[in-house]
Amino acid sequence: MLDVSLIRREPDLVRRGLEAKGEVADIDWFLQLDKDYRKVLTELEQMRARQNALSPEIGRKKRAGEDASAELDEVAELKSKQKHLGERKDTLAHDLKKILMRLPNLAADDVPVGHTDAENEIVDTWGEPRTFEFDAKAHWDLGDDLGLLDSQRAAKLSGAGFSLMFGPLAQLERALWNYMLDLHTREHGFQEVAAPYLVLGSTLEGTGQLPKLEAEMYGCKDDDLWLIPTAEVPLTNIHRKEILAEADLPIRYTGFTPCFRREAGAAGADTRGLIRMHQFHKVELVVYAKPEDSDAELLRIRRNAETVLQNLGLPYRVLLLCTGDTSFAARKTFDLEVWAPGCERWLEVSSISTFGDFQARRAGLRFRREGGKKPEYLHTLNGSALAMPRVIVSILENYQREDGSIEVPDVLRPYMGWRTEIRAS
RNA sequence: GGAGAGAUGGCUGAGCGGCCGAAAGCGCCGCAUUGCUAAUGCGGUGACGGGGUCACUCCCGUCCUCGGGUUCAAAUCCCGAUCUCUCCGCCA
Repeated sequence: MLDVSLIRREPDLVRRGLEAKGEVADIDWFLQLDKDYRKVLTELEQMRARQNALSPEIGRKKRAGEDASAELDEVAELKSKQKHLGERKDTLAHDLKKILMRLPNLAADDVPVGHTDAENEIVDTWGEPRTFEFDAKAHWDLGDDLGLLDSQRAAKLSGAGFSLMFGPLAQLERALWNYMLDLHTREHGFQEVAAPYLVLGSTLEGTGQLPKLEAEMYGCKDDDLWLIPTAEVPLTNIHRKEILAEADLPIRYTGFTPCFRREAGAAGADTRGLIRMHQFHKVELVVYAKPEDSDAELLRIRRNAETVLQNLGLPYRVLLLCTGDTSFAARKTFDLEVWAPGCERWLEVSSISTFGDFQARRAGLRFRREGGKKPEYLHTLNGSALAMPRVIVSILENYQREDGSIEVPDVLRPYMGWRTEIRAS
């Protein structure tokens, strides 16, 4: 949620920022509503004050056996006026909130202005794309030939967009997430969290998925429970409506969860293999930070996520997303894209974002500095580290051998009973 | 799923329809006292919104889980929801 006082003070700045984000918003209309709202509110409060002054007087007179009918009449009149004004105030407040909840975050100043992913900037690369002396296969063929990846039967169970993995391939995934969680908890200073996969609508409002991105989500609407699209949702909402102590920050959480996405806007895209799934597993990093620390934390998360790819020996590049490609709630985002030599594509395996105080305002995440001043909104950040399916894709394609077997990356071997390769049985 | 009990400030815990933003204690902050520490004394100590101000002080409103209702007046009475606890049943 944007700071209302910023919209009042710097409407042009906000207008330009929203435009860069690809958002059309009538800020003048918002400001007019806001002005009306405050006017009505002031009137209403003045009436309340008058009424509050009259009440004890009525009590006093009644107890003393005096006539209080003049005061009673005035109160009655005030109340009838308040009824109408109160309804107007509620309507205005509701309309303002509705607009505010649908306005995206503004991008940071150093984010390149652009409309599509073509305008994202490649800011770093790591590793050399592997060359093969044989025809490298795509993961769907590798998985199929191994008999360990079965899209047909997955579709039988759940329709398109789901995967079914067997034996060592399933084990590979389990090894991956265990490895990632161990790395982040032992070496990167994160606390592991096991969180719910179903959350209330209000929780999704806190992180910004609702109300605007409802079409992206699976929901059990009878219960107002929704399947999380990312662990960001439960982890960022853990401290909702809390005021933390300065000494508590930064808080670093990591969580492994399934993620559920309808991919409503991407129907028909990436239909082969494991690249775009309605359900996938992901290890997520979430940080609550003081505002002055959030830039450094963003780079820290990025480094933590890159470490996973480096340790797995997977070549990747780092993108700084342009304004138009930066998501609704984010202020600045880096994507990590890993190279998949079989399908010859860069695949996004991580998205690392800072949200500034945008989510904090929505979710009521605050902290108080030493010395007991006013509570301030803190900053939230998160990054995937990493999303499983595309990492599996990249491992299969990068570590494939001519005979169709797959070498197991060194760091995963302790997690797979020291297995060194995956081959058809 | 059935029966019952409860929800008050950072915490514990009082609270008669008006004198309650809320006693008391703890904690915390400041000051005093004291070789140091401890102890003691005095004072202070919530959030949100609006107005005002260069800024602080300040003024008004709202908030005793949440939402409705009764009343001139609600922490207090009524209704509903949520959550917590206890017992019974069922269950991975």
